[in-house]
Amino acid sequence: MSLYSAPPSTRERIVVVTARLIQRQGYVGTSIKQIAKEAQATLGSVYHFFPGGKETVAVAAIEHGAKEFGSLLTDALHREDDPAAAIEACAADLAVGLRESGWTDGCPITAAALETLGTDSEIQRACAEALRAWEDIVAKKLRASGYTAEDAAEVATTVISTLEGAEVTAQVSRSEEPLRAAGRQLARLLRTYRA
Amino acid sequence: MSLYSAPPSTRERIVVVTARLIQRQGYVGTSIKQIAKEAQATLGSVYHFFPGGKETVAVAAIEHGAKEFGSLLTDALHREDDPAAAIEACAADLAVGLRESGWTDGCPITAAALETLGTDSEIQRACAEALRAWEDIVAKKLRASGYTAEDAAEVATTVISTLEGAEVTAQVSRSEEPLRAAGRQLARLLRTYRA
DNA sequence: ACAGCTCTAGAACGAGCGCTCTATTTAGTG
DNA sequence: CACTAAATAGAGCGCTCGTTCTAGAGCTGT
Repeated sequence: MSLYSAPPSTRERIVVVTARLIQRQGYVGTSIKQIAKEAQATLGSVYHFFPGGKETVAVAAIEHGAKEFGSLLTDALHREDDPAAAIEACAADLAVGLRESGWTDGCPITAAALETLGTDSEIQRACAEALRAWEDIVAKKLRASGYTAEDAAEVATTVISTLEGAEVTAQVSRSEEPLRAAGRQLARLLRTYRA
Repeated sequence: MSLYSAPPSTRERIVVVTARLIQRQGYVGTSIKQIAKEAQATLGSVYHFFPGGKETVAVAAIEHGAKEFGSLLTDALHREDDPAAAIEACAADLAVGLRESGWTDGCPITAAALETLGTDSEIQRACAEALRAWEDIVAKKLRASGYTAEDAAEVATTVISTLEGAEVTAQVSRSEEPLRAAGRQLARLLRTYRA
């Protein structure tokens, strides 16, 4: 990776812009034309890189968003040794990011996941995989801190669910408090597992 | 309330059907024409009862869904004396309901809330109010069990957030486990508040 | 020079959107 | 019975949707 990274390619711009739009307005609420416009591309370019149409673009965008959030999670977890403190710090990070974005940039996949629930779309698959990957990141941290595999898995699922839900609550109530509270309570929960 | 309730009025049918459709496909993904069709009404009737158009129908539907879920919550909490057991039972109820609906009937407001985040729509207001009302129900139960007002408020927020998030996770992964795990962990958390 | 790619450009299509509008039927009141 | 208001009915408006299609621009290898 060079210090001065190359300007993003058209394809990259499309994926990044789509990820942001889906995060903010959902899958149904985001149109191909808006994607093209905001990515400074044309309809032709979008369909050139994604012959599968809107759904294909969305899948790529969700995978991008999943990876991005995974990095955020990994970083936050590695800044603290104690998993309880780490999770609480992670919730705080999310709270700050949320406020700074005007409460719009929440979880990059929830909206799309909910909108495509009935269908057997590839979007569903991508969202399920993202959640699983995030849980794995948390579970790994817990196991490294001495949790049994079973405890780690169950607690990790709950941590991701809680962060997910607290983020939505924070967005809707336009307040950091739900995320801060969730962070504190998760820390409290994690500390009950100390040997 | 009579044993044999009157057949639902056109207006009621519209609200109930809209609530279900928004729960399943979100606000943007639900069209007025589909609402009319499934409610066995016509476009004219919909606009007769809701001159404010789609947004007005949605607000009524969300308020309906909020009340319905509030009742479910209240009932589940009153079946058990111990709040920890009550919350765990509540999560189990949600898990069963979710599976029986084919994983489609989750939280009645999350999708609509996320889709309208940027806007200053009345839908936002209705969703925020719903979340607050649900938190109040849980907080009341906790206070009745001896929690201080501060503890009750913070824990109640977290309980709602966690149930919210676990429901989404359960829907996406098509499994009861995330909700079951969340229920167990919430019970564990609540028990740490025992004097 | 020129052929053969990839990529850009945007007009055009049918379908469906939210909503308005005019009729018509139904229900309630004197 | 007549009169009025409530409710039903759906055609049609302007618009945007996702997608397709043809045409041209930019680059590389020979």
